[in-house]
Formats: sequence, structure tokens, C-alpha cells
Amino acid sequence: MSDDERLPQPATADIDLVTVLHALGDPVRMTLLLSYADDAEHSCDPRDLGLDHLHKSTVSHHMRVLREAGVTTTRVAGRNRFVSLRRADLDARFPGLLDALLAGRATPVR
Amino acid sequence: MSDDERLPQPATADIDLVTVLHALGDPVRMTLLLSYADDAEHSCDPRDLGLDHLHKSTVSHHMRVLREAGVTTTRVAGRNRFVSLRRADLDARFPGLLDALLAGRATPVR
DNA sequence: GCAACTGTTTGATGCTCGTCAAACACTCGG
DNA sequence: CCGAGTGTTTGACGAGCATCAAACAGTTGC
Repeated sequence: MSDDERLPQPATADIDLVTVLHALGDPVRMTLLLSYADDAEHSCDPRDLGLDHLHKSTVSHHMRVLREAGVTTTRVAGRNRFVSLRRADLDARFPGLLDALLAGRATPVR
Repeated sequence: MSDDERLPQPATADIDLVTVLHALGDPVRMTLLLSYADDAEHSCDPRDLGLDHLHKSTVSHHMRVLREAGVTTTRVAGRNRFVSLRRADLDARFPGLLDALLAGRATPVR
């Protein structure tokens, strides 16, 4: 089910803490993280993410930042891309970090 | 011993997660955090922090960002300022976050 | 094939940020 | 008082970033 193609992403060992924090130090990307916290796969459509006030290219940009930081993974299936959290990888690299972040659920969106 | 004047800082309840992550999403400020992890008070001199490659005004800027984000507190004593981590406040606001960050000690400096 | 669909890429624009240098404010010691 | 010490503020500059719009690329369905 998940052996489709995946967009390039850093190896678990290469995930950098400062890069992750920089990625999450933006209100829109924090909102995305909270959406992804259900461990489900999500489309890239801004309306499916409660971000209909943002242009689709802007959302695409934010998702690229998250993916390149190692926070998310993107599975390509046909003309859809399914984004989900790299929870196991993040937990392995920075134990407790994700739990602390999700527990401290900041004010969502902006 | 610590009832000197303190520079303005957000109340514990007002510490914002995204603001904290933004503050720590910079290699220099992460280095400062690691220095402050000993829970001691530190001067603002770049040479005392292993940041002698940076101008003192640059370091001052970074310390302001950390303080305004609620990460550090600054005690004013004479012509010195003593900066230290707001560990208890951060632990209260975002339990486990600081421990996870310090455990995942990224590559220090840059 | 062609049109609709999903998402990315490119270019442009304005804002933020990191950095340095110089000037400033405040304090301590003689 | 005056000079040295500590740190901040201001101004300037270049780089990076968030955003939108338009063009583009790949896929599905008719």
C-alpha cells in the first residue's frame, strides 16, 4: 500500500534539530503539523487543511519545507500526493520531542 | 540574590510555542541554549560563549530574541547582565519540550 | 487525444532576519 | 570627574522567506 514512489527526504540520521525547529517556527507549518498529528495521509489541497486563505502554491512551498526538514513524508500516487508525519523517525531521532510539541498545541492557524 | 532588576520578558502563560521554535530555529541561538543548559548565569560577552566570531551587537540581538520568546531571563546587576534559562517556566508551559531539545543536542555551533 | 484535475515550479514583490559598525547609555574604579 | 568596561540601540546592507499569480507537468477519465 505504501510502496509507491516517495518524494526525496532526508534519512532519519540526517534530520537536523535546528532545521526541524526552523520548519516548525512558522504558524502555517505548525498548523500543518497539527493536522498531520492524526497519523493519516493528507492531500495537498489547502481546503482540506483549513488553509483556504492561502494559495495552493504557498501550501506546496510549506509542505516542501516540512518534507526537506524530515518532518513529513510524501507518497506519490497518480496525480495525488499523500503527506503524512514521520512520527517513528522523529521519535527515534529526537525522543519525546514530537509528543511535547503536540501536547503543547499552540493556538492553531493564525 | 536574584531580586535585582530584570529585563522585560513574557509571562509564563504567554510563552508561545511557535515563537519559541522560531527563536531556536537558528544555529547561533541553539548554541546559546546549549550553553545555558547548565542552569548557571552567563554574561553577554561573545568570548564567554564560544561566539567570538560574532560581533557583540549580534549576540545581543540573539539574546533579545531568546528573552522575548520566553526562553531566557536576564538579571541586571551593575554593568553586567546575567542570562539564564527559564527552565521551570518552560517545563510548566511545555512539559518535556526542553528535555527533548537538550537531549537531541544538535551539532553545536555552526 | 483532449479536457479536467492535482500539485509543482518559476518569477516577482515586500517583509523579515542576521550581521556588522558606530554611536550611545549606564556603571564601576581611580 | 573621567576613563574604562559592559552591553544595547540604531542604521545599513544583503540574504532569506512568505506570498501570490501564472505557467507548467503528470495523471485520470471521457
